Amino acid sequence: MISPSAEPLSSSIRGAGLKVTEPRLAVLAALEMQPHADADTVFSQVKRHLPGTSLQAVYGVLAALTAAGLLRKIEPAGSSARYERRIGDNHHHLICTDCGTVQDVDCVTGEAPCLTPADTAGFAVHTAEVTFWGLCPTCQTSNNQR
Amino acid sequence: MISPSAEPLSSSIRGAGLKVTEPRLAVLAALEMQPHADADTVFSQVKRHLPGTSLQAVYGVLAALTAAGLLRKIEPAGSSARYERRIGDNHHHLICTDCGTVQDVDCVTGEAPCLTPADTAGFAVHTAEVTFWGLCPTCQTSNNQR
DNA sequence: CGCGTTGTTTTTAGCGATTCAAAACAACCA
DNA sequence: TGGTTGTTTTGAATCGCTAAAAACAACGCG
Repeated sequence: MISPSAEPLSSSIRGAGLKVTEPRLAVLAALEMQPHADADTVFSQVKRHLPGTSLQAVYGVLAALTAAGLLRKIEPAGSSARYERRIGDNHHHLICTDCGTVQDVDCVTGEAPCLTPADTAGFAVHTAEVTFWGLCPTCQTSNNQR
Repeated sequence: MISPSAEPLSSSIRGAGLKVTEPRLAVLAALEMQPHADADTVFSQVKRHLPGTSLQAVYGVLAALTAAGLLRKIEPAGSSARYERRIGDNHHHLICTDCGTVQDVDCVTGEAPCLTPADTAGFAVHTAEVTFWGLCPTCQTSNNQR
């Protein structure tokens, strides 16, 4: 057991038909603390509690949990893949062009207007992804200082 | 001179304050023929006319032209960066989850509704990017054959 | 409660896409 | 035409991630 909050984590893993292991619990716990973390960030977080864990294990866990639907993987242009536990709702992201920080955005103005392109060109569309790019509050002020 | 259509290409490069060179003309010409090509595809196209060109030169040209605003770079999750000459209008993309084919999509239903998130969380948003994921016509039929 | 099966993690390599740095080179202005 | 400055070549390195095989541990069954 890794912490008192590990119990609900265990059942979600088990519920997905996966074996419950320390690395998996630790990865979920890490993403609870730091949403939108990349593999390396998760890795350093996990290492604190499970020093023997390898980076490859983290990659494996992230892939397994993503395939199982427990995690959502986002791949912003220009940075490494990030993962989040918030799944199932279709929310979008606000990403800082300077520092890469990711913020969740509850769906856009006027409901889900972006879910259908004007002309699908014969594609069977199954997902619409919206990403807003801009400067986060922190980078706005540090840019002003220049 | 690389072809009769090289003239307008030259002036667009010059107009951006860049020196006009054969590799640059060839890259623009290649993207005229194959929109949404990646660096490697552009490279093999360019090599036909300019056999001495290096892949790194292509990367350099793509970066320079993108920085100059003559090219737009798109980085779909799971595939290498692609480039297109169509810039300035805000159009979006339809990408095949199977083969990675990219299609342009003129803005979504009801004008530009996606340009403003409900809550910007203090970000100074400057761009909204919409990507539709689905199966292209070709991949739909080949999937049915399985 | 322990054992075996099956799924996980470790270890060790490897690969593709892209970037970096220095030297050779060419476009363009005066 | 000559310099200056920006480009391309050449050669190598980096980053993020995937692959493969062997060691290992979770979980269901007896």
